[in-house]
Amino acid sequence: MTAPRRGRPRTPLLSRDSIVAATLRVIDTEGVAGVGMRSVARALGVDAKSLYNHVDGKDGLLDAVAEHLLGGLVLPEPTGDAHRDLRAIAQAFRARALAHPGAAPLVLTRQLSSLEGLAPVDAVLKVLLAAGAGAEEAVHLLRMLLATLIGTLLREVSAAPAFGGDDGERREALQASGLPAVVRTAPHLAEFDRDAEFEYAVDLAVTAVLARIDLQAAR
Amino acid sequence: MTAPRRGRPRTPLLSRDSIVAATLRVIDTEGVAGVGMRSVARALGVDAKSLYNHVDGKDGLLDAVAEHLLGGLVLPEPTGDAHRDLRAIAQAFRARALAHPGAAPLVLTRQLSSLEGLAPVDAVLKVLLAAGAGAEEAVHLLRMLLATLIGTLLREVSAAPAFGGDDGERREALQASGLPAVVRTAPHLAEFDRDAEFEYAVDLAVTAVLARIDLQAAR
DNA sequence: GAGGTTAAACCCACACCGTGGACATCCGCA
DNA sequence: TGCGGATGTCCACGGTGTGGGTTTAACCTC
Repeated sequence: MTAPRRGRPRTPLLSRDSIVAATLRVIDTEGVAGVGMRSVARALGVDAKSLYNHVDGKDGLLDAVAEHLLGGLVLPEPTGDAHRDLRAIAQAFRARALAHPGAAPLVLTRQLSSLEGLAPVDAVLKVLLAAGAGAEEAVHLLRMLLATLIGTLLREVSAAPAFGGDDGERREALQASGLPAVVRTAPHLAEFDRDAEFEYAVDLAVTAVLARIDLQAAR
Repeated sequence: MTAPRRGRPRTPLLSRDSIVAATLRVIDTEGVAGVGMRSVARALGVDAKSLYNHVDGKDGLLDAVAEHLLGGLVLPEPTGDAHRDLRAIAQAFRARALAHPGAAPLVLTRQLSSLEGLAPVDAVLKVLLAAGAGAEEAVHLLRMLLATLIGTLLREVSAAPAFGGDDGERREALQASGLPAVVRTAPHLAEFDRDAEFEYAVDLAVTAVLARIDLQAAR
């Protein structure tokens, strides 16, 4: 029988990256709720406390995951067409956020304080400035775009099977609820095409932003 | 010595409402992370397991809180001016969500399956339909508005003290980071007026939505 | 080479968490 | 009168994040 590993190994078994990777593996299989120092450590065949040498606590671990995900975002080449470029950035962001659906809330919810995550922000600002926005306005518009992006993606990952549908009982309750507009639009409320919904929201937000820039420029 | 209270009391000590109220109290003083069956029960001078008679588990408890908050939303009287009405609804929603800032993530994040929360949805849809939107388009626009609203409020409640500012070291790192647009707009990125930011985002989203409706109507 | 320093991994232990199960008690209704 | 169900209590279990101390092996300096 071999004695259990103890002491400093010849080459470190763990690294920040390997831990993040393992965490992502746990998230993909058990969801974000299944993440814990112990479960991640188990996935690495290692003691839980060892993780603390590379990551500070569970919260730090989750931050690291979010950072890693955002850091892996590859920005599309700008084409000069503001509308097209903003949409492309949004799509890249979405692809990255949904690569690990379970981890999406982390990316969308935690605001990270590292500099690595600022690349996409810079890219968006660049487009806005080039389109003629002033510095201050560009920041407001950036925030607005980010808000719709995050809001849309948040809804997308937690997409309930959508209420209504063919559920008879539910339907009756709705009819009696005194919410006429909801009743009238119920069939459309019940369906939710993720891709189409995303496209619609982003397109609307981007056109609104660019229109606002033109308006201000013509002031 | 008095024997400890046991058995069914003459009049129930607990109720769903009193539990929700106590939970809100805990959230206000200790944040949402401080919420637990035990802490809430302690706030009521009661055993933890007793809560299970009125609420199903911690998750159900949190849902109940979110429901209660949304349920207390008072919708403004419609004036007939679509722009004004949509903004008013958004403001009412915001006021309700920020009444207990610690609980805001609950309201914004959990999608509740009860019918009670649909009143604001109905109100928004009503305005959109009256403004000339088709049923399907109204739903898309509703979702877009909701996304910006939620995204904006989510940022607002977790508003980091904003990076940049007068932090010299941070500033230098930024300069060297090869993010010119961020550097250029840094002073504005550093400041964040919650009210103004909200107004800006909502106004932009609402105008965009109404413009889209007009555009489609003129098709 | 010898000796000290230090990083990385280990185990033990604590306080806390959500909750399942088994009581005790009282109310309302038959 | 009696009895069923609602309500609140206690005990207990497995699981969590993490503080502290320990052990080992690799590195750095003489």
